[in-house]
Amino acid sequence: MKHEFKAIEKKWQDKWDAAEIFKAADPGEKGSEKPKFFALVEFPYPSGSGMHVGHIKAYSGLEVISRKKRMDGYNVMFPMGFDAFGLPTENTAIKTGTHPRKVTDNNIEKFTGQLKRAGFAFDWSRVVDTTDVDYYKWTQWIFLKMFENGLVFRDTALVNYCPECKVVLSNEDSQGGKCDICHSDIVQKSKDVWYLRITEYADKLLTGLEEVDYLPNIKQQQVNWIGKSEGAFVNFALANKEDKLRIYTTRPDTLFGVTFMVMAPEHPLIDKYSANISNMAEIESYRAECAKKTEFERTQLVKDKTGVRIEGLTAINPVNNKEIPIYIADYVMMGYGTGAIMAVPAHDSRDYDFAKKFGIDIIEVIKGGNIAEEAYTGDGEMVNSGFLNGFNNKKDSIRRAIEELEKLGCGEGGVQYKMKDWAFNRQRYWGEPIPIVHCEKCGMVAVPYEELPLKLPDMDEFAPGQGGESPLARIESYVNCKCPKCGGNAKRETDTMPQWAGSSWYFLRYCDPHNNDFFASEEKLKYWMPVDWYNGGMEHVTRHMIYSRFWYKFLYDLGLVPVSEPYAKRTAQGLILGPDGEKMSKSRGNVVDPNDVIDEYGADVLRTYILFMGDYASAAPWSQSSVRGCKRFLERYAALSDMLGARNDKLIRSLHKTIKKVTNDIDTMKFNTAIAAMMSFMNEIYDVGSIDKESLLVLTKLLCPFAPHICEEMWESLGGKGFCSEAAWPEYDEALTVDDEKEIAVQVCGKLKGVVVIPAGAEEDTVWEIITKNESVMSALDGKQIIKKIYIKDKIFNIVAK
RNA sequence: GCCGGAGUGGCGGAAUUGGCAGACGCCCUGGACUUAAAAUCCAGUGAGGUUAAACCCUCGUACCGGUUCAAGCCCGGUUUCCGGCACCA
Repeated sequence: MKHEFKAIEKKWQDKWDAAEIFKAADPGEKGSEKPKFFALVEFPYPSGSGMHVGHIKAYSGLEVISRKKRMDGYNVMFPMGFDAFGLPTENTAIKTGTHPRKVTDNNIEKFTGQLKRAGFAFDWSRVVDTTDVDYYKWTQWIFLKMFENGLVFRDTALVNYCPECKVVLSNEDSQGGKCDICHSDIVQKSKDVWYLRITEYADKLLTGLEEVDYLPNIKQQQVNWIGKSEGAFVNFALANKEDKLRIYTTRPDTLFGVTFMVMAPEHPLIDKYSANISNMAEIESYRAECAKKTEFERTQLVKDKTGVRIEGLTAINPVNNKEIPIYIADYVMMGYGTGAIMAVPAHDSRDYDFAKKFGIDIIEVIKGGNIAEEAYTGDGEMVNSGFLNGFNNKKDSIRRAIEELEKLGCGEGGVQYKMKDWAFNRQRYWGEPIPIVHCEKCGMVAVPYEELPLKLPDMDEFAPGQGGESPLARIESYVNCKCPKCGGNAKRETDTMPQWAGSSWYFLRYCDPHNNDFFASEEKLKYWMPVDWYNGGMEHVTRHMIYSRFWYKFLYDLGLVPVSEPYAKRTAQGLILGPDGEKMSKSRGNVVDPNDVIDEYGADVLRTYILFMGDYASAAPWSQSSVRGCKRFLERYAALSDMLGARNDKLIRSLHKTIKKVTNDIDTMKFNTAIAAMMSFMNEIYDVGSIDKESLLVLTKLLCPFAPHICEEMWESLGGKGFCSEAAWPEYDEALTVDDEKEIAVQVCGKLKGVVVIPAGAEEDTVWEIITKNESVMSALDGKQIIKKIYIKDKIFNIVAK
């Protein structure tokens, strides 16, 4: 048999389609009595340039695992969909004058074609498209539920604004001071912003991680993102004023080392007491300077401390009643903690830099460092600290300090998170309309549930308005409406949701994609959830995964989903780099198009190579000549059909070892070594010169998840029953995977001196007897005195001699 | 700066978790087949040395040191690269 991929790949794809063998059985349907396995990959954004090989890698991992699970007897759901709202589509629409709906449909068609050509075993009856009204109706519905439950709020805030895209970006979308989409500089702008109160779920998102099986680095990133810190809130009285200055600190035990206070430039108490502040003009000019800086400049570039002393306001240290000066400085952020800090220069490097620059006292309260040189942030004995003196353990001294603060009534223990609330609106056309109306009398009013979906109105001109208005604001018939509460005149919200919205719950829709009455039925959710295995890119481990866990946990609290965490297990694939070892990008011109590879070598070769190129979780550069190595492998495999012969005991043993290796390796995503094991086995077949039909059928099943088309063809030509893709996964006989004879290394003083063949499991005496007959070992021992013999059963024999 | 991960031949990468370092593949070299080339098949392929040939010797898993009969793997330190977070109090 020859590997004529052009003829066979389409043929088998059509046969699979016609027989619907990858269609998952819903509860009650035939097949649902099997154990379920819900394999999820991150659905793509259907861009105009089509898929690249990275997409293929992202899906190939669970493709192989779910194909094997099917052969293991599971009812597998491996769905696919499209996360299709978003800026690039809208920009194409603006540039080409094509409606985003049309652009999206074209791109989805292109992606679907490519996915089918790769032979992926997706259940195509469950395709989800986030831009479909029947889908985004439920995105809006969940939003309204959040609104109803107080998780949606609106606030005027300084926002990250991209002047190029004319859109407000979340902190996450504007990392490094550059727009995530067009990479131009972000500026700060005051705007009305819709927020989702994700911080309300910070603790649940953190503790929920204990229940799930994510790769350790993935878990760690989420923990860092949530950024929980434990400490205390302390209220410092302002001298001769009623108000208290409230601060947050992780080291309340350093209270005796406080020599100044710092407020963020935007702190409201400054305005309140402006009349008492004698240098208000100086402060105002400093504030104006800070407002000009972007968040990027404030946090990245300006490591040099700046600030201004507030003349006329001082604070009183609650533990020793000392009067201490207050500064404003932009190294303190309004957005974290209380927007003010107590500064302990001896034990915080930022406070230390500031104190040095402004000539403020530095009081040591923890022994162990040299505070004349730098801040000491380590542990040590407490000194100069009144009731805390003598403590030499951070934990104890903090506990004692909080106790005292609570007794004095000027503070309490508390927790802070780095995670911020989620800015949830965009001034763009191609997104889910936010289903809220603004009524002159009633304020913000939810669109009634029965009026959903609130459809995106049709229009021709999608460019955002001047000043970053949503294009929807130009459609008067859309904007002007009646208040659902009072019936009076009202205006519709014209902002749309961010792209993260639709991807926050898509996996739920897969469970019941055609349901018109609910986002998914209780019965089906109960059957399918949680996702058993979710694989995707590292870049989505924080934003998308945290957002979607938040939505899911909210639905769980409403009793609408069955288990507390959506994803039981999460892994991530590594990037495919260009042949030059650099990240693939259009500008570098090093992008490999999967279509080209399929045209030349076929989908089986592409899939096999992508999984063979290296560790699945690591980045690896593309190598066209290595692709040819996989082509050779599959051609040699195809030729086995002309090498049928008698059963060979040695090959049978190797076969069972191979089954064991491939089975274990697939389950742990070590696809590269699984393929290597099959290559080795095939090399042995070529050494022997023939293979029995039964063994070849087994090898065909092992290879099927990787290269399904050629395996179906082989299966058919050997007279296998039904589809190879539905055949039972081979089992191995443990006894046959163990050799009766072992080759073990013999060392003298740790150096290899010979190799001997021993019966498996032999005792030391037996082995030693065999070794004494080995010339090279014995000559190495010649004239030496044996001090010690170390024998590790079936592995190694080391002789220590002098 | 902090938190993760990594550093192994000419290249991509293996190594049962402390037990023969370099599986498998690529590249390259030689041979067979061919008028020739491609393809295919067979053989060789970490470096250096002794040698007629080696199945002999030495070195070798980023660097320095340690533990051990035995270290790519464990411990202490250094360094480089990748990913994430970052004036987070």
